[in-house]
Amino acid sequence: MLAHFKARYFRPLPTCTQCVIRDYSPCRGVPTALLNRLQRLRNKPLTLQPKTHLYRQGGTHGQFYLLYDGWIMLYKTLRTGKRHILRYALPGDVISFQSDLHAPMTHAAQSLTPSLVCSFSRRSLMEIFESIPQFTTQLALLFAHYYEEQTATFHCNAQQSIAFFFLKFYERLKSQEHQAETLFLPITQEDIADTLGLTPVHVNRTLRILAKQGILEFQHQQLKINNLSALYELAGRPNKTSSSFLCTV
Amino acid sequence: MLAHFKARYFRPLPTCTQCVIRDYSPCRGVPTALLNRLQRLRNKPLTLQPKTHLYRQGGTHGQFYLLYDGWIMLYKTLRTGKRHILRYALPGDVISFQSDLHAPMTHAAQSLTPSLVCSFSRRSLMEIFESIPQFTTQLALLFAHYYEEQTATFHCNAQQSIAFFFLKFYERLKSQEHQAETLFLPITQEDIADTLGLTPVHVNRTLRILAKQGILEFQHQQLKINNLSALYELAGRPNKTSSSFLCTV
DNA sequence: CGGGGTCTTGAAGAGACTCAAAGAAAGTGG
DNA sequence: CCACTTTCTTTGAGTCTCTTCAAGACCCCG
Repeated sequence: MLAHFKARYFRPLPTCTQCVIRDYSPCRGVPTALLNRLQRLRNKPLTLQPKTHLYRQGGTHGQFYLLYDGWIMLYKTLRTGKRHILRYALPGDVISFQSDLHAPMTHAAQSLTPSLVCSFSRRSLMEIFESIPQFTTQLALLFAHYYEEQTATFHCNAQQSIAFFFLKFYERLKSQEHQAETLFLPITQEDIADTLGLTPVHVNRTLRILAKQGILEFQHQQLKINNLSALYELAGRPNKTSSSFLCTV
Repeated sequence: MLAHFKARYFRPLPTCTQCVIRDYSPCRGVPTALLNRLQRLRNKPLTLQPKTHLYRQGGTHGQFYLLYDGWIMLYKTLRTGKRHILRYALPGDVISFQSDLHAPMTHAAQSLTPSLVCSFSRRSLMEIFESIPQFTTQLALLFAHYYEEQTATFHCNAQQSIAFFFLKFYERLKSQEHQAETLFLPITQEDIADTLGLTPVHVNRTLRILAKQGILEFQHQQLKINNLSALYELAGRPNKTSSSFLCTV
């Protein structure tokens, strides 16, 4: 299965147009000439088996990653032992950037599928920051977006949170899988619970309600949306079809 | 009262050392020569009376602000009519930066005290992004910090959330008010509720419990911390005295 | 065929919410 | 300076969402 990924081993970095989920990539809007410079700074790409840690919480490694292919989950283990899933990285996403670059990692990164990542040394990252302002600007916009998104399920109940959760994946993946009858999400109900701060039991009950209401079904890692406008309504988002949300400067 | 602020009218922009709450400022780590360039790009500073809107949700103005003096609250009105307070800007903070610079403002900004802000046009902001990479890098780190902070009260109960809420102010203000018997916070219990997603009634009950436990008292906009280590414990943070959390690149 | 991970369902309990009302503090105008 | 209004705080009683604990069903994989 990894052969598929190894075939891409020597390909260039994903550019704005190559990268499937490009709305979330700091490479968005960076001119090709500068992307080529970015490419020269990268280390040897890494292939990851599913359920493999790219790095662990508390570790110090000073690497910076761009996800080329696959799904990678970023999560944090709380002092109570509970797991908080921060976000799911898809191709084009940036991984391991945190507010204190010199501190130990505040979270861990684990692959959900076979994955391919490019790493950069800290020195390379500094050089990128200095010499590719478009990249840095997009990174700031990207984290502003993560911040805004994190506040979106404020004061929502379980149904609304779960609706919002699935809708995000729908919007990130719909451009890719064209006749999107069903979407593949390599996650479990427990993952959903740990992302939204609910219990697996309550996620399960809520999913059953959503299915009975004819809004969506999520079984065997397949998401099937049966009533998109009801889903938008529940998530409290305008059902507009504009594709991008991060601005190009 | 505004005379005090008008006296500062023609002073230079706050630099890293001048600015009281410098950990949160994107000016942190920016060389003086570049700060001077920043200063030449700013528009005429604005003074704000308390409870005045700097901008409103849905407005389009294309300005970018640095807070020079005072308290400014950033909040968002949800479709249910409820208010969600995103954060409290203190001197040095950046205001109005959002993930889509061309879209209408996703939130509003309102002063809590008399305030002084410097504004920049969008064109100036673009020039800053291009020419002062240290500023852009700090901005990215800053929003990474906001993002991390937003996830900090994940799966916490009201006591823990409120403990964390006050602790943040304590850490931001302690360097300023030296013999910090009490800290001045120009907010109400309802503001706390709208920040944490609780009801004012429940915030009140929780504050009473915290007071009875001898941890803290918050009355007449005065915060008095009676047991700091218990507060750290409750908030789930290590009680280390290291002063800064944003790294200098 | 057996076992671990995942999903499903029930019953009881805790934390936070709603509604309601009164008391305290702060601001306003005569 | 006092009466009045407004805002903020406090307290009680009942309700609801979500959690906890527990047990069984399903399903994939070795």
